Amino acid sequence: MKIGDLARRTGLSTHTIRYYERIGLLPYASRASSQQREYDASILVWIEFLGRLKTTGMPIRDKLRYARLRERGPETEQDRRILLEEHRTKVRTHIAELQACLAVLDTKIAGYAGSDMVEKNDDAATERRKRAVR
Amino acid sequence: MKIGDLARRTGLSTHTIRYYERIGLLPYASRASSQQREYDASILVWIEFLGRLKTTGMPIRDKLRYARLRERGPETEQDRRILLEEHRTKVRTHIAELQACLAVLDTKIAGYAGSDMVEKNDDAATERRKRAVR
DNA sequence: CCTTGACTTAGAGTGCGCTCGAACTTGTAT
DNA sequence: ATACAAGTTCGAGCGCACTCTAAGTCAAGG
Repeated sequence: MKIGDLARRTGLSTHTIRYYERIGLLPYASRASSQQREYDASILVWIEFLGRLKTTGMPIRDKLRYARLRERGPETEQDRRILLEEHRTKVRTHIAELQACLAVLDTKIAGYAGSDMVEKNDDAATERRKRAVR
Repeated sequence: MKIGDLARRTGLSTHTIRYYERIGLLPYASRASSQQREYDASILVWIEFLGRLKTTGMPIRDKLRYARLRERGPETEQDRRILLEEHRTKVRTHIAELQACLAVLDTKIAGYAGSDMVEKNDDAATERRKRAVR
């Protein structure tokens, strides 16, 4: 598989793939036909996992730590596990925060929803809603 | 309340507060004692709400749109409601994504956890785990 | 009065994560 | 053979959201 195919399959741009290789997130790809990168399907799994880490907000510097451990082989598994466990904790915390904010958003929206008549200001609507909830 | 007090109460830096005013996220503060900004407690509610929007990943440009509507007064309430509803949808989607990633993370960690004996590579552990799940 | 610390402005700098451009080489279809 | 699509490297540039610096002004306690 060449870089363009990989780009199509992963949704990354070829620019990004080269950038990831440059910084060490992707292993140095073998240049099969002198110069051009040649990928085999196994890279897809890794890129997909990188995507998960990205979605969950892991900064590149941490993904890099993970990638380096991975390349050092199986004796780093426990370190990788710890790294992922720490990350999981952060993700859980973040989800909880988001859900709390979502509740606030719901309240705010509910406050606006009832006001087809003109209100003094948005706080008036919000305050009325709060009283209604009590 | 002066800018330093506000900074302490909100967790924002004075730099950030001035920056927010400059770009229009915060209303232009009255300079009470010629030059120095004077805030009253009502600003705290707005800053807290801005924090919620930030936590939930709303970009500044959208917060700005909301802020401008807010300043135009109560006749913009329905527009604000729509804006928040759209944002809420994005937040819900994002939470769902995070939860899906969390499940992947759990699987991966579980795969590592069982491997106190040496594995060939991390995929070996992951693959074994997948078989166990089936 | 004087010090000290908080305030002011305008504008430059930072860190992150890409993203793009230029100039060139390689691979493939006709 | 020729065209042209897709690849290469290197380095510069970008958008976001701050963050900091410089050079100065102001205010409250001793």
